[in-house]
Amino acid sequence: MGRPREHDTVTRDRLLAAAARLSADEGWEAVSVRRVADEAGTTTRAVYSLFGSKQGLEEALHEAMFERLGELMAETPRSDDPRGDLLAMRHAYRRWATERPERYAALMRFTGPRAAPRSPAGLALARSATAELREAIARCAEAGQLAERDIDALTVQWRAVAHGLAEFENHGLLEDGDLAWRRVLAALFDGYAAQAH
Amino acid sequence: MGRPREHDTVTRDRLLAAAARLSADEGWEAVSVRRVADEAGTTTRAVYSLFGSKQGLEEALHEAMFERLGELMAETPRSDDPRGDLLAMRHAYRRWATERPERYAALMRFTGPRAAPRSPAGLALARSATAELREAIARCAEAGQLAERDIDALTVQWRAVAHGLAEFENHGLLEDGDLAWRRVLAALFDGYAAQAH
DNA sequence: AGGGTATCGCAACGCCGTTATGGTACGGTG
DNA sequence: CACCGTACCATAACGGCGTTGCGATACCCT
Repeated sequence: MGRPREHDTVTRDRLLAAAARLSADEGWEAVSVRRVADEAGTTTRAVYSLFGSKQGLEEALHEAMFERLGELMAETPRSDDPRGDLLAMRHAYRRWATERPERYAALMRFTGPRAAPRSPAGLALARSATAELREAIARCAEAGQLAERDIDALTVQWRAVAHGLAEFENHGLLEDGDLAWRRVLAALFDGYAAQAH
Repeated sequence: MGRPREHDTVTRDRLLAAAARLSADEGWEAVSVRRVADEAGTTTRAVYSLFGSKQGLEEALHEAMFERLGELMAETPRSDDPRGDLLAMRHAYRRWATERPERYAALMRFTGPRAAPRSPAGLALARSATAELREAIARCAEAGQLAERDIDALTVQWRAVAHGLAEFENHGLLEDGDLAWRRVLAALFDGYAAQAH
């Protein structure tokens, strides 16, 4: 039946690597299909054969980002102290957002009403990455340490707060990043706990 | 000594209005110098005479945004309850961020290490807009309702949290926006207050 | 061994931001 | 009032962008 798609992924990987490096070094606005193709030693046509469009290439980069978040989330230890676990998760999110600031900022532009429809694989990755966070929050709630009953709402709120901290840190607005993350998330948790009884 | 710069601002205003409308209706990526000039009934050269570049035009839009934030902040009432005042300020920030989502998101891209140097006027506007927030936090601290002594750090943290909520709401990730803003900022404040003694 | 398809080089299209050139309209000065 | 210097902006062009039609090639599957 002809040549299968997964003959070899060397060109695909080189295009991805070139795009990631250009994006990290000079920002996404410096990433053009021509430059990516040149750096990968091929032509623009390869991008359109392999990814469909420049946006397709960017989505592939985003999927790699979500995989990385899953890795970092899985690395955080799980103890019998749900409050400590929830607070510890900030390290995973913070590291994820700050180790590739350019890519992190680009992720948000793809989410929302005017955004392009995300691929099913990307959606599944994003969902599974937040599953562990949701579980940690649920364990806190079961331990009676949270006033709020809506676990999904709490998960989204945690993510929103972390996102704000991440963007501020990436933009150099946080004087002491580690301290700000600790203080804000601890205060948020303590505030929810204070309403519990 | 010849024709002064402020002869009339009609072309300038029309360009600004066209750019704002295009950005709101179809997103900033749909805003091209040609389209803006066409909609304003002039040519691209006018943009470069009046604003220097497309980025200059965007900065003018940002200055209008900061003016609007100042307006909204000034509208929030000031009572003798510092906690209530601080919580009430969320309405100003929330309205500001959500009434022009496209422009709000663009603002962040201009702030940061790789961003273009902002105009002095824009900087002053941004600074004065946060002054009232800082003052409200200082009054809370004076009333002994906050554990933290570093008012500037608290101001930045408040802004970071508000920013995260704003972006999540603009991207349709908050099921009940009003509730999330209230819950998160109240919990944050309560958490800080709980550490006070 | 051969057919069929995924891959990708080449050249082109229409759009973009930007600018060199020049014409025009207007406020200030004599 | 004449006129001059300057701000404003119309025209046309340049290089770069994302994208695509066409053709050649390399490779898996039967």
